[in-house]
Amino acid sequence: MWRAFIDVSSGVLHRVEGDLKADSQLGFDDYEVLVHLSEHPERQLRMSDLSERLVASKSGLTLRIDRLSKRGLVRREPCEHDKRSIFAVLTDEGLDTITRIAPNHVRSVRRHLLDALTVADVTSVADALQRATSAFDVDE
Amino acid sequence: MWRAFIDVSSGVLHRVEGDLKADSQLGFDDYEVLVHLSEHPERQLRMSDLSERLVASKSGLTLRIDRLSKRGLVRREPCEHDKRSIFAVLTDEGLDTITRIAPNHVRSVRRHLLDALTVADVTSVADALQRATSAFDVDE
DNA sequence: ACTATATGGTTGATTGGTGAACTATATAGT
DNA sequence: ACTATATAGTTCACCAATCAACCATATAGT
Repeated sequence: MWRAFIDVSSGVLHRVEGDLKADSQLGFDDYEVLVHLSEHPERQLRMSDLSERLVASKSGLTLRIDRLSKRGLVRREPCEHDKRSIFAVLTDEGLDTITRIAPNHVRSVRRHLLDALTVADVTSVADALQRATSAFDVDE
Repeated sequence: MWRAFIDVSSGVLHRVEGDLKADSQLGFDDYEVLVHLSEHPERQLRMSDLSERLVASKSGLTLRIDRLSKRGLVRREPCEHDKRSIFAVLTDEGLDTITRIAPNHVRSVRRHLLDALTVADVTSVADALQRATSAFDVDE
């Protein structure tokens, strides 16, 4: 089962990321940044909050935001209340991009993974994985 | 379900790789090389066969074998029948290493993933993933 | 108020991976 | 037999990630 898990996760992620890059020149992690920002009502998050959600190192996030802001999808904005903090803000162009590519991404996931499974598979796997994630918190 | 899948695979892989590195200074991909070699009766594989199994690029494998042979876990040997090919051979020390760390690795997987699941979970997930992998071949 | 410590973010050195040449050998077409 | 093409592996130039060192600001202890 572990072997299958490895194979599927590396295989599916590889394919899905390929589609994503072909469609938008964005890597998986870049995509995740946009998703998290777009999910937030203000379309902005402090760098450290963002890095926490993404489980990315601080320096990694700095680099990532650099790249994304160079492409105009995100911009930095200082924070009033805590002058150490900086907000990463999703630009209009960033929002356009994410709304354009998200449906393709969903299709891609469906095509590469979900189509191979039955409905029962999906629910049972989802269930099991849910349990696994909640165990992380206990884990430490 | 996709979100849970991402979280689990990145979370579990990260933890397991951490344990592995703490125990043996080996990354996950290095470990995989040793596993594939040790599974082969002759304890050797041609570079290209190996890179195919690992879904790694040729240059990546060259580097990887360089590092592993520097540590004495693997060595290169020319191939008689096809002078272009080179075998990667698992050394005795490499075999010792893999036999030492494999059980720890199994324990690590159990601890970080399997313990959180019921027996039914494991079998159903394994089943589903099996179906997913076999779909890859069709997929192309 | 003043030093000590913690936190937010960037920078820089090092390491690892990738894809395009490149060399050498093998196979196919004529 | 001879050119053309394909394959095995390495090298190189480049990009991305990481970890420690580093400023700036904020919080706590006295």
